[in-house]
Amino acid sequence: MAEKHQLTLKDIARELGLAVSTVSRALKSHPDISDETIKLVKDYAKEHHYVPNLLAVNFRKSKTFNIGLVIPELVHQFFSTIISGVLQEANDKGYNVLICQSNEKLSDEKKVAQALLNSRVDGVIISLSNETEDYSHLKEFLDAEIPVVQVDKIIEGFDTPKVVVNDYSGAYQAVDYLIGQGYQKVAHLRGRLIVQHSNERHRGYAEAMEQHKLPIKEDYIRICDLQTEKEGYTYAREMMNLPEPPDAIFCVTDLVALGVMEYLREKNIKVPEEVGVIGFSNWQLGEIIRPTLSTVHQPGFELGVKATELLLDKINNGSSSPNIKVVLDADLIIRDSVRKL
Amino acid sequence: MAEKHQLTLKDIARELGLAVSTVSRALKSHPDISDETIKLVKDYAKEHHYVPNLLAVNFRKSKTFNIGLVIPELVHQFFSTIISGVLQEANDKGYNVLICQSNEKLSDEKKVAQALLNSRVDGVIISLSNETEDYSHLKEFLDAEIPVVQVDKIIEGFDTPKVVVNDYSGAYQAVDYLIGQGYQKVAHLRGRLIVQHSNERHRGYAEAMEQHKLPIKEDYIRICDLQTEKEGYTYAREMMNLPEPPDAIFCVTDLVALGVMEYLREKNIKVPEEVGVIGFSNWQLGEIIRPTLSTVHQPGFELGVKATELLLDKINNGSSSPNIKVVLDADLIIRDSVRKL
DNA sequence: CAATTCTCCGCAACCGATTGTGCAATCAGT
DNA sequence: ACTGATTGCACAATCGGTTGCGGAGAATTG
Repeated sequence: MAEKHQLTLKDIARELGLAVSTVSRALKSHPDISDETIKLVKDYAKEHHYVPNLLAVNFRKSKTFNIGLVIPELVHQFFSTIISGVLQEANDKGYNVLICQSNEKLSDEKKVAQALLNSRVDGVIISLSNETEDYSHLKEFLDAEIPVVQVDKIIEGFDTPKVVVNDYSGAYQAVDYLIGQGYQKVAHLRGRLIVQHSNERHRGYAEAMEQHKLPIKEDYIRICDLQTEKEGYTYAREMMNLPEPPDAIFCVTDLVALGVMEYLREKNIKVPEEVGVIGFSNWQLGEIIRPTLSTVHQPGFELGVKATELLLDKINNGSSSPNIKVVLDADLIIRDSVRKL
Repeated sequence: MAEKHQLTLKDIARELGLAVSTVSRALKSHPDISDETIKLVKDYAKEHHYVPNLLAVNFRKSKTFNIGLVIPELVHQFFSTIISGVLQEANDKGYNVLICQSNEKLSDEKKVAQALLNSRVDGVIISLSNETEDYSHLKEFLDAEIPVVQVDKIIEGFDTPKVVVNDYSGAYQAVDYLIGQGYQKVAHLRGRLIVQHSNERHRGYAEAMEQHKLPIKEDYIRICDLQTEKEGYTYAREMMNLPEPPDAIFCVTDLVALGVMEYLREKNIKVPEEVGVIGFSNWQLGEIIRPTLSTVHQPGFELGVKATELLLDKINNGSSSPNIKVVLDADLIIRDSVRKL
């Protein structure tokens, strides 16, 4: 079984009494080669299971058919969903994916970027770490004419194609829905001020409130630095102890929402009757807890697919393809944590 | 910035008036080359940022420095943790990882296996799909002298290094602990009969019971085909309605345990006072639900690291390294779903 | 029948690094 | 000073495809 020596063009040429170049062209159905010869070669190749040596082909063409994917964390629902999308589209088009984690650290991001550069990937898809504020380490890719596509966590000023989720509209939908269900005093546990996602979600919240002519009270807004369950719990307590507590809480993240629900259950405050809760991200846990958690679904898979499409387009069509920004919509998922009229 | 033409050995040789071979050897500090020349070349290389063309090197050496990783699902806590371990160890040793999903389908597994073969990876780590019962499609790797390491979901008969978790001891510890805390009537919601994990966990359960001279009643054992929350819920109801209901339930999976807890809460049966519950896998959700879920932790990360170590050893030392089987211990994690004495 | 055009295929360079072999110059030994 | 060993480097083949160019022979044309 074990072929000592992988079959090469040379072998076929010798066996068939042809030149190596003829065999090469025949396998590609080159017009210069007669149909008979093409058939002869192809049949022989098939019969003897010829597979071109990818290393040689890649070397010659200066292509690896590998694309790099840099993400903050691998063990993470959202990101692994993105990866899944990238994988599908890339494999479908004959590309392999080299995955690297930045662990949300700039230093690691730089390190893997170098590694990818050395690996001579044909292109890179990157979701920036939280620490990343400039893109000097990524410019090297463009200098080396390796296309880059940014996904989800991006830097606007870095001129590459981008794929992001519409946080604003997701948040707007959520709050708009809450109000539509009769909630009036909607609070928002938001994320950090310097994170774009957080700001966009806050903007969605604010504009929905405004649209319905509801006041935005300072007391109803808290910043979750870490976006943990604990923060949700703590801020829920603070808010519910206000003279005029909110009757709905829109959270920047499902985990925060979980903390909120935790507190409410402890205090025997009924969800959704007394207080409505909506999270963001559509984590698995939302379907598992009781009451099930309403949330905003971010299309991670589609994000990955789209980013890959853009990248492959760049790779194959070069500078002729413009650096567009694709914004995918987030979907509101209604479950039991909000009243149904 | 953009170097039109990447610097090559030839360029350096021309510039320095040396032969290409001398430059090549100098960069590797070959003993045949004088220290002066070595310094000269290395300095020049450093100054002009010479990086060897990986494609050429790989082609020459017939190595890709890529390893393939085939797993059933990417969006999955346990598997993504394994990936994380593989990634860390591989990157650390200068290897890239090509990740492929089998989606738990044999057909997909065959497809990606072919793709990896064509990509000429240096080795493969695989966790088999649920549908995989023979390994004919994997033998091709060995025929092509590409080392394979099996991880977690394995076929014993397929002669490769293997890395698995000790399901038996994990289960034994769990049940032993339950009994130690005073539970006597321990039930087990197990997985399918043809799945090795399930059988091992069941064996751990059975032996722990036996060890403590407790009877194993048929009524206390149910098979969860899908290992869903719903099954947990259903079987918990069945069991709690027995004339003599169990006072503890050991579940094949956290998700099943969740369904059990769900039912118990509905019926107002106190956990852990009246019934103790332990799951398996240590999913995130276990820390999130109330009471928090005791479980058995499978060291996914270490699994990935170890598998990669074995693979790289195979790759670099060939057949001189034997096909050992590494069994990693699972740790019992005690949380609030069992009584604490 | 000679001139021209087509068909079909072989020759050889090439991509960039690696490596076996050979040769000139230096050095030690008697 | 002559032989033999050692040092330091260059030459050239090689890995397996790809591709520009050129040429022999058949077919077409005037």
